[in-house]
Amino acid sequence: MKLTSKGRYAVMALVDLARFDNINPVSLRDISLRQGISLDYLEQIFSKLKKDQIVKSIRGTQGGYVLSKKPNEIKLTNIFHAVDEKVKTVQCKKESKKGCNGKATKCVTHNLWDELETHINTFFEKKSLEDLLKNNTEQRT
Amino acid sequence: MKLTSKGRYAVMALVDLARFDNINPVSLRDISLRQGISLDYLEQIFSKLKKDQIVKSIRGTQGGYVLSKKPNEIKLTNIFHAVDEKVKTVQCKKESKKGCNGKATKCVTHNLWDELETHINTFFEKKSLEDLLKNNTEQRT
DNA sequence: ACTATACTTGACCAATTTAGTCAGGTATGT
DNA sequence: ACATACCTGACTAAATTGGTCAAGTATAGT
Ligand code: FES
Ligand code: FES
Repeated sequence: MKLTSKGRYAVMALVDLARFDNINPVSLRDISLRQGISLDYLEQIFSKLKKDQIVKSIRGTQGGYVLSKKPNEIKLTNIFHAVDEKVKTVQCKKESKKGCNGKATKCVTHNLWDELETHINTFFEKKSLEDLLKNNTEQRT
Repeated sequence: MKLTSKGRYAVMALVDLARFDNINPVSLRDISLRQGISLDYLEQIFSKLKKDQIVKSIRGTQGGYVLSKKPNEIKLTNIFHAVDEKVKTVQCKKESKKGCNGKATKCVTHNLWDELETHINTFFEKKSLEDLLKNNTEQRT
């Protein structure tokens, strides 16, 4: 049960972006240097974030990325969804009536994992990028 | 962010065990058949559960496994700990003061992941095997 | 027009982890 | 003795992860 780098980096990068995009677009190169994430990898991540309209890109010299919404409108759910960091606790297909063992009924633990999934998702739905920014400036005092 | 089979199977198997161990020890073979889990794999799992004293083994003909505590005393945390299904959301070593990027300070998302970890663990600490049993008999009505 | 910057796309790969299998044991009730 | 069932460790195929590499395209500034 762990997070992948993709999800982790996506959030990191967006926090960085949120802090600096007021003045100018932020280049991936800058984020790469500040956060210590491979540039090539960041490109993959941002292409996904762009597809889900979490960021906008500005090409050319002095170009870069900008948030397309306000920090309080970007929830962790949105970010994770964009980069395919999905929470999958059940083994079976939820829609199907079959269980994970191939039997006709759901297995004895199915409900448990489903509850867990909800529990985790609740967390992600509550947290916004803004929360993280606050948290971070607080630390700096 | 997903669960491994080890954790999943461990819980499955223990629910099965809890339901049937009142009368006789339950053999892994039976669990294997009822839950559709490979016998060899179950053996690996139970050796770990035994090491953490969640189950007791009884050898010989008509032998098998029995819970060593009452279902309400066995929390999911205990099970997961036994089979090394650990929740790891932060990247860095928690004790260290260094961040995940190797820098001197914790990264901007560290606190977030730490909160998440707590959030998930709370769930596991609350749920006991007994809760699962109830849940399952309710479904059968 | 040229050039540097920075986004864009897709293929590729090495390392790790997972989810098991296989092949032998050893203990014990009947 | 012998069948049952626990016990142990080595091994492996497949999937996933966490990237790298290569070859673009668009745009701002000179
Ligand atoms: S997890 Fe859904 S049936 Fe087992
Ligand atoms: S996760 Fe702990 S420092 Fe980044």
